[in-house]
Amino acid sequence: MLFDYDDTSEDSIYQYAKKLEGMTFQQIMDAFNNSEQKYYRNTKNQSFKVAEDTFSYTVPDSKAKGQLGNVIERYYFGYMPNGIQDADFSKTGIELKQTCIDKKKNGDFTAGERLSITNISFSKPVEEDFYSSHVWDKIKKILLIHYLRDKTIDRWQYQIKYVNMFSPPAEDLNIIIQDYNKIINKIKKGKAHEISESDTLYLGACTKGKDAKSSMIPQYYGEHILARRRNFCFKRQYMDYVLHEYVLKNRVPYESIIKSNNLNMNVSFELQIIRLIEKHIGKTDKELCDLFNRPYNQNKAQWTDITYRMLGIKGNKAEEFLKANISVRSIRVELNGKINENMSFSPFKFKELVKEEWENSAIYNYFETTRFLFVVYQFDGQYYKLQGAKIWNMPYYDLNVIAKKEWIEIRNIIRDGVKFTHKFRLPVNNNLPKSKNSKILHIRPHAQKAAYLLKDGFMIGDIHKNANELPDGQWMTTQSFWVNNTYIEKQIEDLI
DNA sequence: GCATGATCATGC
DNA sequence: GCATGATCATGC
Repeated sequence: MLFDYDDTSEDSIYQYAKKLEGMTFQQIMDAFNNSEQKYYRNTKNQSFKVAEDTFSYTVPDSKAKGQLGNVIERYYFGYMPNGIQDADFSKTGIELKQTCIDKKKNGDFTAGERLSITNISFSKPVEEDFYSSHVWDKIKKILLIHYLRDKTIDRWQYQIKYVNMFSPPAEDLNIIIQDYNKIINKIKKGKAHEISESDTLYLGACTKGKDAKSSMIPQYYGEHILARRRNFCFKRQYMDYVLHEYVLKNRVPYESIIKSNNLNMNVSFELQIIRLIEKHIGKTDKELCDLFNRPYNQNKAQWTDITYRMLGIKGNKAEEFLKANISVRSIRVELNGKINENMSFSPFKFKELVKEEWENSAIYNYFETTRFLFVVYQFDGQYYKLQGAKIWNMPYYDLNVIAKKEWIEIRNIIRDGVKFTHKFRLPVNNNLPKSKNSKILHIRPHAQKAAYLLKDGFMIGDIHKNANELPDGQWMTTQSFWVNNTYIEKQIEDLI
């Protein structure tokens, strides 16, 4: 029967919620419409409460974002969602959170979005004690509902796949608390405007509101500079881990750096990682290969392999790096202090890029949410010698001002038509911004082979494999964003 | 077979 | 010598 649960009993709530598995949002609405229950069940009161005067049921607009968010609370649990920062099921402390699963091309499930937890107030003093914070209230006991998102079908047909009780395990909570402290410390310094989601590991401070212009608020601390509104969230990579570990329970167990080394969680996770690497400063790549019984063959995986060995990991995947979305990058500095290579990122499709605005772009999202472990080696005339390591994320100004400007320029050229010159053989030149004209970003080919199909009839390579179509119908070798070696040099100059 | 990270090679 | 365009290599 609809709304039939005991809101003082955790088990009753869970058992009732569990029946959602397999239902679509449409079916939830249908069940409500076909039932006699036309009032909310307000969890603040003891019993069913008739609230006809405030009750106004309308079919939510299927296109409006976020509308699915209230359906389960209102029409399955029967309570009026409120804006009060209180647990949804206040008598048990349970917080209802729903989130989506996407299906990857290979059929695997992946967490579709970060999980928004609660808003961050910049306009009043911070709560210093994590266990007294709204964040803890909202995450200590989550009724976690996963539905399958499929952008090709109507949202009302999305199906609820899994219902679980979730609380962050102790080992994650240590890192979550460190993240919390990092965020509130930035706020206390009056630096809320410089917060980035990539500042932290599992608990992030994600932006809120449709763009920066419409969602700026003044800060209580410091110079009261306007800052972008933000929410606490579990970062998408962490939600991906939660999905596979606790919901699907099918995760291949990856090695853990902490467990491999019995680390002390009173020291920040980042510092512990760096210390493990710093133990080996001064050793050459050859010495490190010998130390870890790895053949010294200088192939492309060698320096990454060495990094994982220093962290006590046998393979090339570490649990914490997956959960925290840390990308390991080895950087080789030459005798003259320069880095020869630029750093590559994921290829993109031209027609998708031109549809994006900066704030919803793949590249902004990537740098806003990804941290890097830079491991730096310098050539000594014979070998590359370990210089040090640092955890890095792109600073606020670099990302939101410089990279933004450079990205927009690239997008506009692609949108308005790339101009090519060539000699009826490779290479094909184009009028896109070059690395020497940019501070941070440029794009360049990233494919197995060059492939073009141009208006003038020039054609080379397998365009369906190695190229993709431009808005004007020409095809160009698939490109990636690259970060300039000169920019990377500046980020690591303290290590050389 | 592709995603990801890394490096090569030619022309100016 | 360097910038740009092109390509390689590993792991999943």
